Amino acid sequence: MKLPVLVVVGPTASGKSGFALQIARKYGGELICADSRTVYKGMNIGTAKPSKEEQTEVPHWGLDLVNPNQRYTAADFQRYACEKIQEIQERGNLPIVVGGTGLYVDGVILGYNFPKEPSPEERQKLEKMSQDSLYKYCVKNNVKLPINDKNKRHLIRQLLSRNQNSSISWKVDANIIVVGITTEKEQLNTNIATRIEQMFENGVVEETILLGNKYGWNYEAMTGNIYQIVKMLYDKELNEQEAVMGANVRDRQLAKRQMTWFRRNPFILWGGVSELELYVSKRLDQRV
RNA sequence: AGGGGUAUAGCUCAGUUGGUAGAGCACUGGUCUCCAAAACCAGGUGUCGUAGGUUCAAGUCCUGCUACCCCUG
Repeated sequence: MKLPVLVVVGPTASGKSGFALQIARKYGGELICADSRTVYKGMNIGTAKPSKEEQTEVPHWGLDLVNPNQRYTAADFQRYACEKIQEIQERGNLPIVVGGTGLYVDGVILGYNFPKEPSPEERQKLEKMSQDSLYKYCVKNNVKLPINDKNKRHLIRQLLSRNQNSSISWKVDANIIVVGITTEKEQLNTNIATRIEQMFENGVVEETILLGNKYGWNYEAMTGNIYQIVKMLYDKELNEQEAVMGANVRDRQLAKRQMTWFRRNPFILWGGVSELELYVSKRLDQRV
């Protein structure tokens, strides 16, 4: 019988990390952060990365894997996370995947089969093309257009995966417990606002400028919500008040998109922190 | 107090010679198997400040009132 894996999802600022830590303390867990921004070194304050104390108390994985100017993909994460899950289980601990990046989470729990790509060069070539030319390229080569044909990435995927029809299997192994943290919208907005205030107090502006100067501003890593806003503040396109408001808006929009992603997954058991704790305890105690 | 201006979506504002209203942002829903905190798609959510008048018809013209802004005292 396979050992259990706990997966905790939810929108930004819903309290995923706190919940995961609690479970980890109780059951000897190790956290794997499924977050496309905390993988970057130096992006600490603006990503609300777990503190050093938390990391010392409970082992955390998936943090600080690459520099902000490096590419890190969902496929990279899938490989990394699956490896870590196994290692943690071998140690006799409980792997807890905590994530707000739906694609990363699904890559692991649904076992996405990322189509083998002919060559990295081809992807690079396609990525340099505009949406318009990608569209035309698809039509010209008889490649079926994706539903969202205005999105470059969707066009590229279609071109690269050609005949490998990889649809979602929507199957989760029985040993994987997936829970989602629900929050009232107003509560979530308050959490977001509070956290952004703290980020500014803790020096996101300085952190952002440091990263921008060190690695440049044009990497994907820097397109993250607050980093983009702080850059605008730095460029004097916004004043401080507008920056705070803008950061709130971006985070709320992110939370909304995250929920749109998670809602379509039928395997997530949604609930408040206390109900979920009961549920998770019950499931885990059954096995011991 | 007198003179002038403004009042339309959550916000900033468009709205022609009168034909019951539309942009951006916000917001809501959705797409998404390789940079996803990304990139996209769809949707107007309205007592046009208020009370009257003119007119077949008023956001638009006329009058009163209210609120805010500017100028003069």
